[in-house]
Amino acid sequence: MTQDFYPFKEIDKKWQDRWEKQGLFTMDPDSLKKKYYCLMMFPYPSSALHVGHGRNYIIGDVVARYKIMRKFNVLAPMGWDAFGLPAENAAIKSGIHPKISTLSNIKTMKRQLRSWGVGYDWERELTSCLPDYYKWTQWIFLQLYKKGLAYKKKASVNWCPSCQTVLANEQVINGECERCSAQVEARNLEQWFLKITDYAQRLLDDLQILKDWPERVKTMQENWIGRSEGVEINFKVADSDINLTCFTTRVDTIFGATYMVLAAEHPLVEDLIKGSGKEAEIKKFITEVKKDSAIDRAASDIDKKGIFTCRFVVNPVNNRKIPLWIANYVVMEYGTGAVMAVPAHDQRDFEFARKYKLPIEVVIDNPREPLDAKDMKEAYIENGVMVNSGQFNSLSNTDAMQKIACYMEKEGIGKRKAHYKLRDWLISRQRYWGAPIPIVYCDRCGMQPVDEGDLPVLLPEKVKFSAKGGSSSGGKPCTESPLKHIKSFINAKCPKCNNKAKREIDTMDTFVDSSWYFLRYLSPKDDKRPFDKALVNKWLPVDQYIGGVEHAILHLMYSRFIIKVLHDMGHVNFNEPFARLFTQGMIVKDGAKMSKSKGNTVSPDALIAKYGSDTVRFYTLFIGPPEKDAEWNDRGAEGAWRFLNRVWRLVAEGSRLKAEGSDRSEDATRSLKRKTHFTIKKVTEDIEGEFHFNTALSAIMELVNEIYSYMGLYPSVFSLQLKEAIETTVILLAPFVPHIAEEMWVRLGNKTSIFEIEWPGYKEDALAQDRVTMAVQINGKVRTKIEVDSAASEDEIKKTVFENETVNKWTNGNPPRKCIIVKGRLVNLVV
RNA sequence: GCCGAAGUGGCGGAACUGGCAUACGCGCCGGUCUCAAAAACCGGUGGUCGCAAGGCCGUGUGGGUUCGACUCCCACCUUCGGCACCA
Repeated sequence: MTQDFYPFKEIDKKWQDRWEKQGLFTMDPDSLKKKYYCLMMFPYPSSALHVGHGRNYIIGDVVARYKIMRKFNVLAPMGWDAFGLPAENAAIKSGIHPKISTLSNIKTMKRQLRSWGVGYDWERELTSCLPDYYKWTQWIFLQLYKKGLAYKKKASVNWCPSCQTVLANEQVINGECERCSAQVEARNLEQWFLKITDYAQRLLDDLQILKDWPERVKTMQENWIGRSEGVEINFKVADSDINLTCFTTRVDTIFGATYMVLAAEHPLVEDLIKGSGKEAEIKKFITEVKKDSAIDRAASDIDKKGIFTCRFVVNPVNNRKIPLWIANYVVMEYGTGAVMAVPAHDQRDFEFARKYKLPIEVVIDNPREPLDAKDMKEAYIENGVMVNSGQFNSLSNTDAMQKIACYMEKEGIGKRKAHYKLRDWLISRQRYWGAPIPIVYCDRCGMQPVDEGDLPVLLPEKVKFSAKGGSSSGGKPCTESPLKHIKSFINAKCPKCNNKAKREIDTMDTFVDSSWYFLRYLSPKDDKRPFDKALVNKWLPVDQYIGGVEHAILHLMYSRFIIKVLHDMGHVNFNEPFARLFTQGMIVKDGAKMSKSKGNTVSPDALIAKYGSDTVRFYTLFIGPPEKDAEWNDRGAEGAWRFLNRVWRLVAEGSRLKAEGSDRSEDATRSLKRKTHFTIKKVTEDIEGEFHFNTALSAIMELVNEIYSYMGLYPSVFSLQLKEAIETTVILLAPFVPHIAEEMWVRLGNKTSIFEIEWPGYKEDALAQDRVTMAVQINGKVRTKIEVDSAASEDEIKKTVFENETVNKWTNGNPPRKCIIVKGRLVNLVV
């Protein structure tokens, strides 16, 4: 006989076709069932998927299928985050138009998703680079513009010389472009921003609502928003009308401020140094700092340097005149760009003061060991007792912090304020493959938004991608948007006066596209509105969002922001887009993230051809807890293959025995029933809980092992309990390995799809045991085991223990000093 | 420096609320079947001492709490992720 492997080739295809035909994943808008919106982050259409990508979709598919079996009305849509640089860069190299390569990639990925057996409601597919979608991305922009939340300003921005575009702060990692790792430069450019900073506090506060988000993601957003509380203090510049405002979180140290520092970029610097006599020297210094800062501020430990402005400011609490400096360690982007320096209690100020021989004055003393400014090796930043601080002396500094703030507010010297690290979101890109920003510039009326009725502003298709030669030659990206040279695009009419005007040539960051796509899935073909308000209010927030942790800050915060804006404008009635978030870990190979450039990707295609879709799914889910990174090992996939065949043979055997079903009651049968119900409980809890599919699958494997032992004990007996065990195995496997489960279900004599039946519940009384094994410890070490009635009283247990030979050997028959009994688990004797 | 996660066999990993450490799988070893191999099935598999019964050690390190600690507390080491002259 030839070895019977299960015929995955036919089975996979058969059921994939069937699900599509039956519309298993088609959401029914009229259903009365409870809704469940299960969303996976839509992918960027790169050339092909590897098994690491698969993890995301397979996890989502398990959840969707489980919820279908739980009789929810499930919405599981899919789309394509299809604008972006890689396609354009490919076009520069190969000459293939981004639209063509993107749409062709989408085709490949769709085939791959299907081959994993991952199901979606494809009727709702959306593609962000097509006009029927980006029309509404432009609409979103116009809403923000209307509210004053989209604005253009000249600012020092991050410029990637290799990608030839500006980047958002969130896209700069250690001073490098997150995409190409080129060193980012600072450039002063006029750019479009979205005013996410207006929402900083709400984005921070509402993290608390997000109970079902991973703590680490919330922490990352918290850090990124970077709120700190302090006081803004006004310092008057001596012999001048100029006031300088500085921000401090340590107002308790104000009496120890011995100088003040401005950032080189501070707008008042020029006025202040006028007539100082050292103007040229100071200007030279400023130019130097600005040049350095672009490159080195990302690298942490650059030398502190500064220059005296020849000016003094007055400390408002004691009217003392202190020198005003400019230094490279103060940045304009945070706070007010002006800092009161307290060298005794701030390490940076301390280093600077030592270098430039500026005075150091202790105002918070160490209660254990009094400080002496002359001997200090570093700043004292701990808590302590106020000294040299006028009426606040001898208070604890934490008390003083409150009292000084109150005093300042009363006297009008300062004001309590919170500052944030979060910067506005820079959304313009000087590249072609993105949604055009719907703005025109009219000589007469100035900057004007395009009328909503005139959307979309179409992205022209015929363009030159590279700087030299025609569209097909390889080369470097143009130094300006390719759109600049397309007359038919550039020339527009002013929406206000109908005269000639020029279009904005920047396109939008792709993160704008992805910040609202989950709304569009509810009415993807609607050409009248971006989304259907009623439907969206019914279906959102998303019940379960699944994606990579790399989006913890970017995409997830931008989406939260956009939803809050839409909420405030009355377009939606919910405040947060994603109720529950799951971030899966990466799959690594040879210790490194899978990537084409490292050549360590594993393609699912070959594996699926060899073992079928379910084997790849099983191994991907079994590899480890899905929120953690995991190492891929082809051998492990073989184990999954072996197991599925093992179940396949079990079902074949089961259906052969079927006719003789009888109710039996010997120990092994009762134990099988217990195991069956225990497994239902375990698998259900693992799915409902933290998605620990690895342990759910181990539990099913244990059940299968027990079924095999049982069949070894009673060959050719088909008890009702065995029938139940086999059927349960198949049902529990269905969300994980749907093709083989469907097929086995049919072969067990069932007529309907396994996804039409209801997920089983377990019977509490089936879990009960008559006899239990208890470990017996002597002084905390397990020495033997006893078996007792599960209802046995403590006295009965003790009796059994003291009759035990091994116990007597260890106790020499002496009574124990103490005897701890944990029912059903163990006995510990202390002797 | 700050914030967060983690450290368990040869490997991926499991362990409820403080209660039998290493479930499940991979690998390896032995056996059954076979002319043989593959597949499958059965059994073994933390280290160490011992012929054996059995003993001792063992969840990053060092302490502590407890009848009992992978789990709780204190101090530290290492790895990974995020933030960072942020005032």
